[in-house]
Amino acid sequence: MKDQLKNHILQFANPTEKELQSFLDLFDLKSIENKEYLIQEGQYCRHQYFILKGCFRSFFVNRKGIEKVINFGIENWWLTDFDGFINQTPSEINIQAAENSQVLKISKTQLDIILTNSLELNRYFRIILEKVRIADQRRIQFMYSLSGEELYQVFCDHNPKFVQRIPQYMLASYLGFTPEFLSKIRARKKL
Amino acid sequence: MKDQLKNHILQFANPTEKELQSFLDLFDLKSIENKEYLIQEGQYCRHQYFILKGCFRSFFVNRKGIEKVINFGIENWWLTDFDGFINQTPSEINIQAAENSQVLKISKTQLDIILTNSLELNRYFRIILEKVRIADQRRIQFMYSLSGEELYQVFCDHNPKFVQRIPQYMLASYLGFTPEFLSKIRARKKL
DNA sequence: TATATTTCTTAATCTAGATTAATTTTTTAA
DNA sequence: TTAAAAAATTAATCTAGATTAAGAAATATA
Repeated sequence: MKDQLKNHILQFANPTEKELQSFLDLFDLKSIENKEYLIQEGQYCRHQYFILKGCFRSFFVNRKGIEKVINFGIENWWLTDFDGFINQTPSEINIQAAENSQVLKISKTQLDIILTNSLELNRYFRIILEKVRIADQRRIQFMYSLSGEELYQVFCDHNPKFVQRIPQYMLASYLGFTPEFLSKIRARKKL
Repeated sequence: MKDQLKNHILQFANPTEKELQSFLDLFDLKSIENKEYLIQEGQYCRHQYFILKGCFRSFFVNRKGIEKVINFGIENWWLTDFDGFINQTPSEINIQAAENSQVLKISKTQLDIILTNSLELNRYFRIILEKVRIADQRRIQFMYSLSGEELYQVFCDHNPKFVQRIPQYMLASYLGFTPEFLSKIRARKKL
């Protein structure tokens, strides 16, 4: 099952077979049940995860005690609390499985070692981060220019299959509004 | 003046002196007057810029014809339309000087060549992107959990000097609301 | 120094989406 | 197969912030 990660890497970089293999050897497989946590608020996050199968949401709890979904992660995405992972500070967010899932995990210590030695793996992660940056930027742009109804429409258009996989209240939270309002939108659409 | 970029790189990576020098040689100095454009919507963006001095805003024009500020850039930040630059598609945004400014510019072609050869420069850009990612993530988190008034307060607390440098209507736009509403907030604060 | 342009403020009115609360539907688990 | 828990809906009411429209300050330019 490490082939899935291998293929992902080879899409963006060209490590030698040996380099790649010793990288893959650093990963452990981990299975996570729906609703289990990969990372919890307050903990130190010492690993980065590559999703093989399943779906996750990252969220924080605001002052009113309401869970706000920051992001979703699905197959072939990297997952971690970046802030906590990079700066080794206690996590401010939670990452929870939204389905029964499987991930490959690597420790920060091991990743750091590999990244001092491998050009191609630095390239790989640089390119991944460029893509993440573009996605974040687009999202901010959407948030600032579309109404709730339009955000929902655009999300459904771009992720038709994914919409089926998650409960609506999570999607509402991710889009920045309440589940009640999402219901209202959907009721409007039906007419 | 390339020392400023050199020092920035050395904060995060350890290229050899020779490697670093040949990288720095690829940059041209460019001076930009307040209100001039570095990148305009519809153009192809073939360069990445490092800000030596000054201040920029990136923005797009929404359907109602209103300019929405996506980001600011100041000294020691990298600037480009990432989406257009990476994917070589026409830019959807504008980047405009908000002060008389100076940047170092490098072409995508040259940057790509260097990045196929240098481990340490891949590391440098990877680390920069990690920081950008953390900042974007925090921003999304703030946008979803704070009121307009709180967003303004937090921004002023974290960037007291910068607030002085830009017109209020740009800050209002960046924070996601109208200049009229920012005035209202400021009036409230005074009491 | 005067004039034009850009930026900021104030105030009245309006609306997208929040809040509250009750009800229904779906899913889970015993 | 049924009770309990979780998720979704509906509807009434409320509010943060938008919109519109003037006017006042500040800045730039002649």
